[in-house]
Amino acid sequence: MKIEEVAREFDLTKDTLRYWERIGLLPPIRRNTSGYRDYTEHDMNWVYYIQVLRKAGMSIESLIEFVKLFRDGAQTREARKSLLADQRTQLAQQEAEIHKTLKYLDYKIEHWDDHMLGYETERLAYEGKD
Amino acid sequence: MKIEEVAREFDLTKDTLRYWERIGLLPPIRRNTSGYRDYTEHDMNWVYYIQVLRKAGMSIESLIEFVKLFRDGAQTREARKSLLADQRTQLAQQEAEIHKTLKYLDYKIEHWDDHMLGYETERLAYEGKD
DNA sequence: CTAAACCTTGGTGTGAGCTCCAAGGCAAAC
DNA sequence: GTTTGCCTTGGAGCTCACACCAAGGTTTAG
Repeated sequence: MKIEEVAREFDLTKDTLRYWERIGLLPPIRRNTSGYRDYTEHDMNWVYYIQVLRKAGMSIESLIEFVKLFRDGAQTREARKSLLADQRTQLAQQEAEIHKTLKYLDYKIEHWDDHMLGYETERLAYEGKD
Repeated sequence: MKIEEVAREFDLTKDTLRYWERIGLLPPIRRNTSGYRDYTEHDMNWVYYIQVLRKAGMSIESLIEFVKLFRDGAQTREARKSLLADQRTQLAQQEAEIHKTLKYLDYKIEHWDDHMLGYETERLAYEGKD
């Protein structure tokens, strides 16, 4: 598949696809005889994966590391699987962070009149358990 | 409180505090007779709020709008309260996005052997209900 | 066969979000 | 009262994550 089609399929620009490949966010894409990128289904899978994880706020740095390890290092089934689990853990931490902030906002809305009381009070609401 | 102390308290740089104020992410801070910023407890509260929401991934743009409305426009209790609720909604959407992605990763780990099957299959796992 | 419509690389531009620096004023310590 | 250190503003510099452009090769449509 040509870059144009991939871009359309995932609603990305061609520039972004080339950029992602350049910085290692995507594996090097195979070229046809004229030097044009030819995306396989497998490549598309990567594009999709990156796109989804980026949308969820995963850092580019982590994703590059993931792609790198996944391709070069972890050759075994289990190693690769555990890399996925690592990604999941990272994301779960982000979710926890957001959840904490939601609790904080709930507190703020609830105890709305105390908004000006002081951030120490608020910090308790933020750090506090559910 | 002086800028240095505030910076230390929240583990931010002085430059960041000034930057945030400049772009409207913080209200204008009162100055003492020598023109130095003098942060009140109320200001600290704002700093804390901004920091927490930023850490959770809330966009600066949204936060600037929030600070602006909160200070200038919405003078009534209820209006201000509903602004907070809006912030909460935005954050809840981010949480939902992450949650969807977690489900996707769970699927990927579970059906790990099909990793190369094709992204359409994966898209179903991502878009699908819990 | 030529023109339009692709593709390539390399380089430059852009906006966000800081970060650092210079020049100069105030303040606390000796 | 001067040195040291903190503060101010204005502006320049920097990194990230693209977006855009130019020059040149290829493929396709007429």
